[in-house]
Amino acid sequence: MSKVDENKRKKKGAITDSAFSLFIQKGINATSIADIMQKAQLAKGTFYLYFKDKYEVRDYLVRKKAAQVFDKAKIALEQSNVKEFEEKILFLVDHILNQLNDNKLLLRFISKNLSWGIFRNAIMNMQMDENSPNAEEFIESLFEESGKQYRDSEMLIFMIIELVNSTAHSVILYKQPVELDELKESLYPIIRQMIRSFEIE
Amino acid sequence: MSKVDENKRKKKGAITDSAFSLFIQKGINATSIADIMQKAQLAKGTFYLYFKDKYEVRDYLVRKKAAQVFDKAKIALEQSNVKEFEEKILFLVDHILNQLNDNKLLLRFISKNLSWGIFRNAIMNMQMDENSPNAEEFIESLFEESGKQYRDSEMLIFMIIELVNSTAHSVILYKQPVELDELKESLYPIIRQMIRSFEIE
Amino acid sequence: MSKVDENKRKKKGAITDSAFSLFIQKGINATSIADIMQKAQLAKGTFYLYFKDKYEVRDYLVRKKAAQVFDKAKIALEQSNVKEFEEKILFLVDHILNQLNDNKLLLRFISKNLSWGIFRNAIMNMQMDENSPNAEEFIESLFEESGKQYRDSEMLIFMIIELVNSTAHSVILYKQPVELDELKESLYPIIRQMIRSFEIE
Amino acid sequence: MSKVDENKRKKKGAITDSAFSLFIQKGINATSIADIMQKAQLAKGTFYLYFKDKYEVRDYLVRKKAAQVFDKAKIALEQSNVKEFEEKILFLVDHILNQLNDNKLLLRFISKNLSWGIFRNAIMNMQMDENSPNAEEFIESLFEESGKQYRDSEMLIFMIIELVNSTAHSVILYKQPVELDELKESLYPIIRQMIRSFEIE
DNA sequence: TATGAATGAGGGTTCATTCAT
DNA sequence: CATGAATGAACCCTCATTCAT
Repeated sequence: MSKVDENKRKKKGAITDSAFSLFIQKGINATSIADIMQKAQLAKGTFYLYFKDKYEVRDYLVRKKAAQVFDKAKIALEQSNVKEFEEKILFLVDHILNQLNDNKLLLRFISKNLSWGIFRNAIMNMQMDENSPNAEEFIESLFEESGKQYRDSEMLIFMIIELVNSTAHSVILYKQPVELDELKESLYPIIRQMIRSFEIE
Repeated sequence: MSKVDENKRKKKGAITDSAFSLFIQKGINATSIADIMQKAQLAKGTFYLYFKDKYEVRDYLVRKKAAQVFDKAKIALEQSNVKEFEEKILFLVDHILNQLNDNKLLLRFISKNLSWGIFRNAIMNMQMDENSPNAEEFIESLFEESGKQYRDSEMLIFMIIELVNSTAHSVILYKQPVELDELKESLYPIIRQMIRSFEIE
Repeated sequence: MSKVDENKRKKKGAITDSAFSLFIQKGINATSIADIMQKAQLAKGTFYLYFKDKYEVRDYLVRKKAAQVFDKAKIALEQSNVKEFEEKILFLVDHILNQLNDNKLLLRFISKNLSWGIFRNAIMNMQMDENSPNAEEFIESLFEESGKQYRDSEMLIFMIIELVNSTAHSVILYKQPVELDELKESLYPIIRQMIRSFEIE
Repeated sequence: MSKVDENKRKKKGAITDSAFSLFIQKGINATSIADIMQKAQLAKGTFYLYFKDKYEVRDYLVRKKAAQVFDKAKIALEQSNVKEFEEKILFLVDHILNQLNDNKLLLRFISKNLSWGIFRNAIMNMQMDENSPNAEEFIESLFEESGKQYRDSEMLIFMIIELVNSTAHSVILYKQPVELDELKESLYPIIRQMIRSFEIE
């Protein structure tokens, strides 16, 4: 990578880092481009050389941050010796819930701005590491290694993600209607049921 | 009601009607108070006699509109002759999904702004009609009439609502990952399972 | 006084009391008519039945409050047994300075808004008590009882008042350039000199 | 100075000139930032690149204008051949009174907004000219060259300034209680007395 | 490329004043 | 007389965006 390109990458990183920090702190509406660039220690006009507006930055960040969360869970799973398909899925869910519980501002940011469309198109195909499969391939391989047949695996994943995401939002941010531990007690059996009901016998 | 009070009620109605129409058309961010009051044919300053800011209007509207949707489903259920508890819940879900499918802008508005906290505290206790039980009492009576015992009925309702709401949002607005009919085919069996798994034998 | 008139007097009193309290607390600019009437527990529209605008209230209050300060000093002098003209003037000055030092907000209010014109035309002629001479007559009588002749007594009073008022403002409110006690040490000899230099031998 | 900096200096000048003209014409309360910028032929938003609010402009202008008045008197004194200390002080007072009499709007502006604190901290230390002493050094040198000892020279200056400023305000603006010439006849002897009474024999 | 001064439209909000009740 | 809801002009201030340097 040329020196010029390297410099540009650094600048872009400075802008997104600054933006992320402000977005989760004050919210997107209350964050101005001037704010972002001041924190990034760059001139206001420079913003427009990299992004069209702050919503482009937001979308970029939602994708990146959500993918990072998933990737961490994936790596943890790979380093564990969980063998069963059902256990693997629950391992991933649990790891993600714990991550979000440890970083509530990140949860708010992702949860408010993440749709299945973004998840499906951006995150599942994001290449985090050259030598590693992307999320889609990874999940596909989970299904394959399960030794079982599942009808409509995408729908299964979709439902699990939506249920986890929406209940987590309420429970972690507002502790409503219960605390996280209590949610898990009800949630995990249901996820197991969901998986089994998608199994083809 | 005095003439003055009647007039105030009318004005408040004009403001919220105008605001709702603009919120679902252009979104809340893009709607200014000037916009709202112009459409309502009232002076800008009048807004502040009724609301603190547009977010107070939004919250008011989310509560009201969501309660209306639920109330319609409730009335339809009462007029039907569905007898089984499980069928009743699915009747309600189905009715609500159909309503939202018929009014996608309303779905976007409610879905984006509705939290369990609001639902729990505002909608469940909203009195829609003098002679009719509110949502909370209504749901309670459903459980009672079921002839069965359920552990943690609130958690059950919470999970159903979150799952329905979040999957509906994606499916109805973006047809992702599937169309509504297909979602129902997967969703309803899962809801049945959820209900049964909360049943105390 | 009729019941109606009595009622009107009460309302006017409530308005001016409320206004005074707000003027010295937040300043005149930051005080709105709505503020005044809210604190007075009267309707906004009622204000205009009594005053044209808040500046009319201010002028009314400056006159009244300044006259009260002077009157207190005058009464104290009458109850003392100071005999010498020069001593009497210094007694008045000292009493007034002490009053203002004890009520700095009052000082700020009076000092900022009092001009010689107002003092001359309003305060000197204000009748505080039916059986008592007004300020002008009182001062005149001081000159007469002095046993001495003074050229241009008005100019003498004018200069003393302006010097006292302007130095007091800086010293009492900002302690600049010195504290009040130190000011008095320099000020009183100068006032004595001023009086003597207006004496006709 | 760079072209950009030169331009900024010009803009700031245009803003303060415009503001001064409006402040003395209509008063500060009645002058809006929109007014100032329209007269300055600049965009409204530009104001905030230079000042926080109009009160910051006012303070800036009070200092600058008062310093200019004093500086003019100082230069005139230096060009005269007045030798005596007492005469020098009176020369300065007289020169300043004449300047203010010639520009009544300026007098109103300065007199209403000038406090001893501002005078002491801002004006006395303002550098009007590279090769010339500031006001403080200048007055100090007057005391030193006088050949006499004065106790508390600051207090002496403070009292003279307050007396001159407050009487001038009333006399020049409202001709009350007398005209300027008449005031001078009473004022100057008193100032002479004040100076002598601060002299250490 | 990068800068940051300048723009001016447009936002929220306040408030003196009116007037039907 | 007294009320207070309604008005809408006018205010301050922010901010995305441009563009000369």
